[in-house]
Amino acid sequence: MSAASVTIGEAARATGVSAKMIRYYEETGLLGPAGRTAAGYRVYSEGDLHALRFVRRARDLGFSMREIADLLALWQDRSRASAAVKAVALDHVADLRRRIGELEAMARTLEHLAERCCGDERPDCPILDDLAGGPNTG
Amino acid sequence: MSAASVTIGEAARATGVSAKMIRYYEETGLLGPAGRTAAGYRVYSEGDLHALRFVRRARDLGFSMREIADLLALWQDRSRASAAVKAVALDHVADLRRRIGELEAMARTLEHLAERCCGDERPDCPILDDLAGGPNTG
DNA sequence: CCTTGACCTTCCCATGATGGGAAGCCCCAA
DNA sequence: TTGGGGCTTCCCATCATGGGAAGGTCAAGG
Repeated sequence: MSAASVTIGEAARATGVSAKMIRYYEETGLLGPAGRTAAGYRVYSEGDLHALRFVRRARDLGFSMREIADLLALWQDRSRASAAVKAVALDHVADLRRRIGELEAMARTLEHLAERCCGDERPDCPILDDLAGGPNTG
Repeated sequence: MSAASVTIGEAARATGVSAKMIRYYEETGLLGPAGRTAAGYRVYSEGDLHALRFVRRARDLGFSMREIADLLALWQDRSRASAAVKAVALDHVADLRRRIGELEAMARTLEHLAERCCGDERPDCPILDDLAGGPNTG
């Protein structure tokens, strides 16, 4: 029913992907070239919007464009093995967990240092001491 | 004693900051201009190396260059209030915690989806279903 | 003295995903 | 016909980092 062709602005509003990014995805080959009106305006079908929402959701989950390209290919391949999809997802989870670990270590270190910093008008500061001397100082 | 002037390559090895980044820090004003030999080679004193190690440590803790500029200024200001340093540190911790939360949410969502994906040779895949239909599907 | 190789200099380009903005064309409604 | 808003392409910026080219410099060894 609603297979109307919409312009890039309407597609952006309908999918939450900015017009800028829609053009970028096309330019980099993540998405195929959009249809065009006689005047050169891009047009998007309901199927195109579906793909855009797919990309949007994957971005929200932190997948890189490279990974999204893989996921899109799997999505469009009716005979894919779910194992392939799961592998991409779990690789990404491992990456997320690694990054979380790194940020956690930073946060904990800083929290420890901040705890020991009285935080008043005096200049003495274990935080600066650590930065100046590295973790092995003292 | 060891106040020898070293070249940028030696400074890089001594501090763990690449020569590229040392030049970049100078170019952007994070660090003052390095001394130069008659031939135009940059030279670094023991004090310069100390500042480079400070920057390196701060980068390891995830501070942005903007924040590091603030921290360097505080470090060099003998009359700073430790409260100012603590504020910068705690702002950064809050930022780290926010990012950790975002990554955690992504990881948990994907883990839930992956759990429900049998991950065999069959094409049915709740992960793709979620991406295609969004979190409200089903 | 000259060569060789390691090092230094500056300059340009790329990353990944995104936004800003300018110049110019197009379309619809009044 | 005019005005305003939307579309096009093109260029630039972000943030921190690396790669590489073209050319100058320095120290060691023949």
